[in-house]
Amino acid sequence: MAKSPKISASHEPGGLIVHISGLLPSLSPAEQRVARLVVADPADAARRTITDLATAAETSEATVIRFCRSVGMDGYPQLRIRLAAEAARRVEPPDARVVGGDIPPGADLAQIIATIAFNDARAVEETAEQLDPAVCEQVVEAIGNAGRIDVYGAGASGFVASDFQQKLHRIGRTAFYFPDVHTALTSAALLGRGDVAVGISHTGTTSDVIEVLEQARGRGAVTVALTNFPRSPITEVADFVLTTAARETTYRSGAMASRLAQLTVVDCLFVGVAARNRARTKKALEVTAEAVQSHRVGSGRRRA
Amino acid sequence: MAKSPKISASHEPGGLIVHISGLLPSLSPAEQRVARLVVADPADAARRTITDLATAAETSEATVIRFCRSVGMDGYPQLRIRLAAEAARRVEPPDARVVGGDIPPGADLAQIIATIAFNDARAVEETAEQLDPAVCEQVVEAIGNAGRIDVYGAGASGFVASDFQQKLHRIGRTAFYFPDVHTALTSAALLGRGDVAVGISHTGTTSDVIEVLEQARGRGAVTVALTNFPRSPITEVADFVLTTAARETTYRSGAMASRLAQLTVVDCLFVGVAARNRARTKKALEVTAEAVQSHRVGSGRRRA
DNA sequence: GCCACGGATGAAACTTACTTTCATGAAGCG
DNA sequence: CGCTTCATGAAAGTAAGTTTCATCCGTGGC
Repeated sequence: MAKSPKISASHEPGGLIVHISGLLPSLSPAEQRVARLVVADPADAARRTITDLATAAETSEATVIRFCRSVGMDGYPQLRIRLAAEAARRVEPPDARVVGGDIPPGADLAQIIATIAFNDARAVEETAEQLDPAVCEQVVEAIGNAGRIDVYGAGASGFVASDFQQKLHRIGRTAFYFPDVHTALTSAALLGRGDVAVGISHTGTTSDVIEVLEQARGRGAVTVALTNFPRSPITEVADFVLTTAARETTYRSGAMASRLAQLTVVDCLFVGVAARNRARTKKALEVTAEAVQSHRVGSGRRRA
Repeated sequence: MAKSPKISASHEPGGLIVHISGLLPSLSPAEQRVARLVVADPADAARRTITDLATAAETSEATVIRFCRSVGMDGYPQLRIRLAAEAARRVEPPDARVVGGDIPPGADLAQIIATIAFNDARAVEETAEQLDPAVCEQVVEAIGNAGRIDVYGAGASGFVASDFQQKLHRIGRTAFYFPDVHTALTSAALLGRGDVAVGISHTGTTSDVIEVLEQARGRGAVTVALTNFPRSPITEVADFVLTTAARETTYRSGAMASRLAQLTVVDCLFVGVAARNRARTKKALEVTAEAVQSHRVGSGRRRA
């Protein structure tokens, strides 16, 4: 007699659990006991050893193996792994309260973390989605060919501006950032055709930044605005407008998510510029990394 | 001060993969080979037997076991199951090319944007997942009660440090940031019991930051480290260790994703501290917002 | 330059887990 | 009542995982 394959479960696409409970009636009593344990708590079953599970089902290891074969698995380890995977896939969506955006008054730290991370991640993703590659391309082009790049920003956006400046500088582009309006104005006045001025302002209403950008534009420089609000005043003095998509909530007045979104945009521009001349950029990055090497300890691997 | 038992992320609730890549530098060469295989394709690793995996990593079973222990598992079966679970949870990213992290040479801007945004968002989410609320709580507590807070950071992490300083300052906490090591050292020397020093370093090997943190600790201040690598040198001089979970790729040497992850952590701490006294904080934020009002044009609020 | 030391490593011994085989006994059926 | 079939677990057998230990290699002291 040929080894009669009972149920040929070549594939059980949906869920293994569903599959098992489906053929539960067709199993022998002892196997059913095993099956019930597995279905009841897959994750727990995955944790058990075959002997353990057999004992729990009041049967022998042999029966557990038979059960594995019955549901189409090669052996117990396979079943275990599949169960672990199944159990993990059943992810319960993050706490509903988290989605809203603002942090509830009585929130504990775990909630705060979840909320912030959720909003931050969303801001980054949504910003990327709505970024216009064509506009970015032109900005990258302009920056790549610029004689000089000025980056303006105040407050929280100032950090982003400063970061951008440092990045550009690191790949050999001549870039400046000014924490002070007067200096910035002076610099803007010295810009000319072929130069680029980037103004960063979340609200798009920071008069200092707008003013400086306006000055730069008047001198013939290409002006770029990075803001969250596509119709804000800063866009009126910009040749190119890049927008972030952060839904800043009232409480989080530190402009938290917007900052991350801005940084993402900055990174995109940076990599775009860097990619224009991969070889030279790579060299520059290596050289600069080397420069700070002596300020690092334990160059190799770290403490065991 | 005696080497106090440092509290670090003894749990790795979020991503095991993330956890492993964080520990990667602290592993021995042979273990690193194993780790790389595991991180590269968790699902595949889960399918393999220990002998198989050992062979693939060109090492012995013993080393694989050592690796399991190094990352906090009891043994190989446990690792297998966890890996299977992890792999299952993973959402397939939109574009296969995006996954690796590095940007392909011929990439156009749209691809670059997608890649960066994906990695950035990922870093933020994974960081939040593995952050230990208990440790955060203690750090928040310390900062909330601190007489004074010093924040240290160099290079890219310097921006984050500076951002944190500004945030704390804004809600009325006395906080400092020093772009210069000498000044920072001077400041650290003046710290005492009840003060807090926060050191930020992606690699955890920046000697300047470590040195300053050590100084601060010697003076009795509570020291906090924010790094991507839970076993890096900086953690040895920290009472509390907070880790980010950025998988920085070679090309993106500007430490891009890590910066966002750091900012997320900073935001969490900030909100945590702010939440300790909602009323006072709110007032402070309102007042400071008002202060810059005259530097904004177009009075009305903008909404996205 | 030599030696002691400590960590990294794999071979082999060992243990545990998994799988197969086989004897038993219960139920179905002539 | 005896034969067959099948479920079942005990036990043997095999494979997987774990521990032990000797060796090797790099490091730092003398």
